Amino acid sequence: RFVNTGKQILGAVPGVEVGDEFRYRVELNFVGLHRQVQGGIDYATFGGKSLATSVVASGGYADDLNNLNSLTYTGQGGNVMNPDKRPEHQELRRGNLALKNSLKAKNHVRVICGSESSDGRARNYTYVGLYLVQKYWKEMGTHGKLVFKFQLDRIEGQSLVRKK
Amino acid sequence: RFVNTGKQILGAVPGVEVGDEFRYRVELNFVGLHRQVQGGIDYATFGGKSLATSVVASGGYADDLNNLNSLTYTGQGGNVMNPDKRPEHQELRRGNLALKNSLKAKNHVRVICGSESSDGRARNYTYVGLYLVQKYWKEMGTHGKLVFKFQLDRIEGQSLVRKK
DNA sequence: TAGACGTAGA
DNA sequence: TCTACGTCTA
Repeated sequence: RFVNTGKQILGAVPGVEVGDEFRYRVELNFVGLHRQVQGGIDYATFGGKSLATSVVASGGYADDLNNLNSLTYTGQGGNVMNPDKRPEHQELRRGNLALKNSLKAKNHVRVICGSESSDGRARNYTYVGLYLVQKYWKEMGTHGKLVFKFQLDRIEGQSLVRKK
Repeated sequence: RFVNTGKQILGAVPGVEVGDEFRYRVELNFVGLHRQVQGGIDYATFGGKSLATSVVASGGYADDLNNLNSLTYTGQGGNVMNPDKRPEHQELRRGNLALKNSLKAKNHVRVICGSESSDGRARNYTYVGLYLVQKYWKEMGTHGKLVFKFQLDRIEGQSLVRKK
């Protein structure tokens, strides 16, 4: 199996097929699918521009996966998932900025979906294929702070065979 | 290789030899050496009594490894490693209580040493063998709060062959 | 040095 | 639900 060399890949990763499943976020890093171990948005600089390379939708956030063909992804920052800190407006930087840039650049973004077994144990991550950022907007979160939303649409023609 | 069944083992773990090295804390969990993914002290209840089964000395704390034959291990709790929270006195519960009980019970405690490469990347964990809790005491930490210390002495006759 | 959709067990 | 000697990249 291909092993991550530390360098970022834009688009499909050699040796990884749509439908491949993983147990740990670190494994996504190993194979080069998604290098951030906790961060939901991975990105890198290509030609001087920060572009999103992959996102992980694990569930925790609101309004994520409508159906496999269209994903509404919540931006990062603003302490959305950190109840110990005061909520703040999200800003257009880091992963959010990269996703915005990817909208214009029209580059392929890998999407990984996390899911939990019914008993809440045994999470796993499925690589569901390549997407394009279709649009983005800001909206008011339930906590009264601005949150970024990104709509990613799946590129057609990618067969997803769930592996057991 | 033996895989952790979820049940705790007291003493040597089948299939794991002194000198075996691991890359991630989760791997220690896999093989049943140390189930806590972050916690330094692993323990379980045996015959109604909480006993320590293993400790991981990764460095972060003060005064850990004098030499391979004797380890002074700092107790857990008191927010010692959490600068975001107020320091407090450590208490004789959880892992600290288990180590105290293991002093009286004289049970084998597995010891894993974490080390870092000189550049700070690539940490790894080495299983260095079985130890016995020799004594414990409380002392005042630099932050003015009580900290537990446990002296663990290595059981003789365990050859440690560093594997490359 | 800080931020991030982490993990397992008590 | 909370604690814990985590782990990676920017």
